[in-house]
Amino acid sequence: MADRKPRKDAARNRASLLAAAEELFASRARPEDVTMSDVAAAAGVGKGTLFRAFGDRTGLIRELYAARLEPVEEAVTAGPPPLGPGTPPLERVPAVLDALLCFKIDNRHLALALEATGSDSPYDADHYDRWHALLRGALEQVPGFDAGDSGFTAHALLAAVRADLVEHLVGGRGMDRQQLRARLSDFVERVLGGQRPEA
Amino acid sequence: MADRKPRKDAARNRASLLAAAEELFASRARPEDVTMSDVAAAAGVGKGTLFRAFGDRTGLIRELYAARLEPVEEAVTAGPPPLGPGTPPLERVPAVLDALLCFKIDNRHLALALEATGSDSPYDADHYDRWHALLRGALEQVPGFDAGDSGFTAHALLAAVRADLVEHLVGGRGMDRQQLRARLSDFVERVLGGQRPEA
DNA sequence: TACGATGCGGACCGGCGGTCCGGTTAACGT
DNA sequence: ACGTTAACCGGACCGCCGGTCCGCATCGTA
Repeated sequence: MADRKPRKDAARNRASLLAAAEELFASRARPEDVTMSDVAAAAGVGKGTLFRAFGDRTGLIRELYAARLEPVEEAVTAGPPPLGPGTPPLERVPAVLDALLCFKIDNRHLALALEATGSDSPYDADHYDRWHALLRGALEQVPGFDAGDSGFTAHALLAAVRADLVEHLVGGRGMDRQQLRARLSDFVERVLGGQRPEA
Repeated sequence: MADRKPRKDAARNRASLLAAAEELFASRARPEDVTMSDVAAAAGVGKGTLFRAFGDRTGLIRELYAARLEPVEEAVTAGPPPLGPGTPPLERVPAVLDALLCFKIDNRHLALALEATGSDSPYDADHYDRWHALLRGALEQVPGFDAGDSGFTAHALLAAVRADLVEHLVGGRGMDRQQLRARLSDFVERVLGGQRPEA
């Protein structure tokens, strides 16, 4: 059921391609002006190798994105509080959203590239479903949320950390990481409890 | 300073093109498989005419979108309550978001097409700035919101009515218009005041 | 070392958005 | 009515991009 033995040069090329793609997406301003030929050339291999390794453009970007996201998913599904399971919902929801925000800030190149493929809406990605299910589950345990509410609320909260919004705030205007985290934190608090931060 | 006289056939062709594009975007499943040649052919004109009239693909879609959006903007900037100016913020913010949601539901084809151009993030559109400024202004008059909060909150609220989310809920799963409106309304209420709908 | 399987690479393809220019036609003065 | 002119039309054409293909090189193995 598992793929047999990948050849050594194949593995090497795969790694080169991932590294080259990573760097190109990080350096070029807009994801769509990183072409597949660019990636292949930067990695020092032919286009055929690129497409054999990743199937298509979306496959390549998904691979990069998944690799970066994995530590965060790990921390949430099996880590210590305040991210891991066993954390009280009122504490976990803000923590998860903060972690997601930081991830999006640091990896907006990839997140934007992923959305820019056009071949799939962000809502078709399987990791989206996981985040949504997690938040929904946590919200359902919060007093004042019924089952219907929590589903939409989870979507709305996730929408607040979408990559292009983050890019607009951090990249476009000069908002820095800490400011944005604070604003998101306040927002989440308001949604969760309604108690004012001040006054 | 203004364009002089458009020729009669030019105006006719322009109208045909808008109508053809409208219908194609509405009928085809995904926006990116409506090609410019398709639009020209459906309107019974050549591609040259299409591009002369609208500049490029983005220009065409923007025109369609703006035409549909105009009544809503009109109602908000110069209409009666609860949308128009002079409405108390606590009433106007939910009303505006509801109007925007309905617009997105009815025109998701166009909104999705606009985002799918890739040439510009939704946050670069000038109408986005108008909605943001409006909401921000209203929020600043609500007790418990300081100037910093209201800017981010406005972004977050607008993110909750983004076209692809709406499409995912209404198109993908079978959520109907009234359910979605109710959920958004609850969410906005929670953000604004924190008073629970029940209990 | 010799041999099969596996992977490599870049010429190639189809289709897209966008351009160009010779032919056509509307607008207007007479 | 008609000629002149400037604007407009249309579709062949271009450059580019994602993706394919297949003869050839390379790896792993006996």
